[in-house]
Amino acid sequence: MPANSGISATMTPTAKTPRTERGRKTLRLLLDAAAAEFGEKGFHESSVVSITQRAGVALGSFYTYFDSKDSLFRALVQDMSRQVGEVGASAVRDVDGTLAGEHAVLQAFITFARDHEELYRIIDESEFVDPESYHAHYENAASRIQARLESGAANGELRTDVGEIHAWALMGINVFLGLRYGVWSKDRDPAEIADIVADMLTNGLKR
Amino acid sequence: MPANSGISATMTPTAKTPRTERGRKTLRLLLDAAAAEFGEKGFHESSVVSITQRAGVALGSFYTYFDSKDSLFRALVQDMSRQVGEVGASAVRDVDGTLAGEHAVLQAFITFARDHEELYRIIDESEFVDPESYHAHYENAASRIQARLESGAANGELRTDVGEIHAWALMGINVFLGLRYGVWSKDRDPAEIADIVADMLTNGLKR
Amino acid sequence: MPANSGISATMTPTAKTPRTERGRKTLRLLLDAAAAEFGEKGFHESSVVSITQRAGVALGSFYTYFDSKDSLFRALVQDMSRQVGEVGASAVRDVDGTLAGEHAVLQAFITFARDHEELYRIIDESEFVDPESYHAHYENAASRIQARLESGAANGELRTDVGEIHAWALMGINVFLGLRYGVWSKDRDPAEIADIVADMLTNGLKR
Amino acid sequence: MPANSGISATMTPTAKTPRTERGRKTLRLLLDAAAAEFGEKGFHESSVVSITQRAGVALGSFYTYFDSKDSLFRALVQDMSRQVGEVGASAVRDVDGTLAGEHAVLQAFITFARDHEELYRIIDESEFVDPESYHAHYENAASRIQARLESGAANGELRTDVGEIHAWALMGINVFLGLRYGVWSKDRDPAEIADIVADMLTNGLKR
DNA sequence: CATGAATGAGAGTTCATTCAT
DNA sequence: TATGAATGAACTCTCATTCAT
Repeated sequence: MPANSGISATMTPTAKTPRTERGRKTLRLLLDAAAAEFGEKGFHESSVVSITQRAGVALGSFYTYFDSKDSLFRALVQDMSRQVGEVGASAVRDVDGTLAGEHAVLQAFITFARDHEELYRIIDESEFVDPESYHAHYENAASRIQARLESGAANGELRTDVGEIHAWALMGINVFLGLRYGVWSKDRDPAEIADIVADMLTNGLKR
Repeated sequence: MPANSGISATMTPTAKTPRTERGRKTLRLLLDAAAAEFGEKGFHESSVVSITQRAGVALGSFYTYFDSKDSLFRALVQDMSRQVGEVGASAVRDVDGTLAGEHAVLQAFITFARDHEELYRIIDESEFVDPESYHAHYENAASRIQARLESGAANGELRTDVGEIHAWALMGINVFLGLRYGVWSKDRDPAEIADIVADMLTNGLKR
Repeated sequence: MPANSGISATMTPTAKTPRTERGRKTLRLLLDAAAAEFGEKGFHESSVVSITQRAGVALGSFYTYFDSKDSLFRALVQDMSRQVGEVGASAVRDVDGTLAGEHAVLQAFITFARDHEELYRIIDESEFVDPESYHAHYENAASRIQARLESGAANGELRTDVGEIHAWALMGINVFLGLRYGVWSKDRDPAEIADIVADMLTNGLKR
Repeated sequence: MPANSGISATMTPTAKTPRTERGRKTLRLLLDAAAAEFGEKGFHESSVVSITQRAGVALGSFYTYFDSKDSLFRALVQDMSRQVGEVGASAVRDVDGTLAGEHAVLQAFITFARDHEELYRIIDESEFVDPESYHAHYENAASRIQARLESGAANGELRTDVGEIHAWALMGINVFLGLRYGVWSKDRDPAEIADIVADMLTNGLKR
């Protein structure tokens, strides 16, 4: 686990912003430890003590930086959600509104899942810890996909009837292939997977 | 919540099989209450007390029929998983190995999700309560889909290169569309959704 | 474990005396099962269910014959206590008030412990379950020993200053040798043990 | 009950060693309360709540220092057992291997029982809570006595045939006289009791 | 800012006892 | 008499959170 394991630097889930260098370091240790614990064991199996122990700081320090265990989790979910959006956005920078764009997104998504398994799982668990974030995350993701598809329709690349259902279908594909080939086992090349899916979305499944 | 809310009659998650009519009734009340609670609030927010209160029986009665809160949850997951498999199997009875078959499955799946929201959510939560069941469920589901696709390839209906990746992609579509249009909101007709997806899988997304 | 494992036939610890043959059999099964369970696992680890299961009768039948788990235990302790008294009394029938009498008692006691380990342990546990029985048991036993010693003094066999302290000392010897060579391991012959102790009480330990 | 009621200072039954003065105080309060409760009411009648209430600390504090109710009890048994051994060892320092030594041990033992009734009872209860400790305690005690007797035989003071049986007999005497005259009632002087027993072991019981 | 002892509400589970059948 | 389902008080243990040092 690298020092900064995917928790973005701009995140501000803290109750208190550190004013000293030592404080910044403690906060960083806690964030990384929390993401790792939540990702490995889930929210309810991760205790505040276990997080502080993994971080190597005292129990009390947790509450110097966070209001509660819940609020930290919520912040992590939101940060993760934002990052996923950015992954998609940057992947399509040059090929937005095309199937090549979706190909790039899927590939980037699987790669991201590989590198941030623990964050990936955190989203999943948020359904029961923080249902609002959970809802919002998927609604936003679907909206972004739908927007891309519609811009593709507008620019003549894609069919004109693409809509919400197509977006959710693509999201389902991304999420499950990310889970299966990014988290559970990494036995296939992300590019190859994206090729196959893109081909399916181009030529269909019929002989 | 109907008296029999989707927990199959053949389920045997019990530590003890009731021998009297009253016992059978109590067990039924507990199973329904548990499924409802777990589905609404998740495993960790559902206490055994809350389940027995919802069921209208005494706390101790829970342990007359179940070994533990965990074991009941696991049994519910397995039962749910089995039912989902059966939903798919019966949906393709006459059109196995074809895109029409997958069309039927998706439609059946969304309908099932509509009728059993709480069970639907239970699977999701199992990732952190019972990771093995979670894994097994999705691996099995993907295997079943892949088998259908391969039989479609064998009978000349589908392309010959269908495989695991296509199966997981279809599963992702099913699961997310079931979630979005079966659980979160029911604003679209399952048949219409299945039409659109089948069309996407037939003609692709390109103009 | 024989059908009648040491619980005396005249015992009347029951809340209800059986009126039918079937009732007598059920009571017998429960008494034997209870003595065995208490002796093996102790009072607190022996549940009423486990006793009825070992007895092969329904849970509810327990309360047909006993007022409570406690009252049964107390009755067993008293019965055991009485039996121990009888063992001593019958052992000295022909040699009361002599060292040969105490020799016979020790031998009989070790033999009794061998045959009724479970009852032996029940007395021990009674200290915290039923302190009164515990007290009474040892006070009575000491009194009986003291009476024997005093009759020995009266008939010229034993020294004239024997008293309570000697009685308790002899009881300690009996109990611990019963425990060590009757219950924990049976690697020495009761007669041989009694010989050695009698010799010690006759000639002392000095060279 | 004095502040330090016999729980030795070197005891380390704790899951966590306190690092502050307040912590040491809390631990001390808990140890004393636990020994008192266990001694008075026995293991099963002593709840963790009752122990913390007697100690005047919050329930949760118990688990700051102990892993479980069981582990504390086991630690108390071991500590008590060790102390009893030390009592005997220091009593014979100058008269080892003689009857005068055994006289000193018995006297010390009764005195110890007077001062630590509650610890005395704890050993007894350990038979059903922690049978291994129970066994080990008495086996060790007997071994120590036997070793003393054999050294007495070696130095010409005692008869040459002393062995295990004599050791267990002496242990029985010590334990029962400690119970009767140290715990149940204190109506006799320990020195006087030891005199009478030593006389019995010297001159026997015959006239 | 860091520390770790203290707190107590709340959870899962057991089991003696009751009672309708 | 026998049965076994139902009951709920009581128990051990966890852990998020507070706060004095």
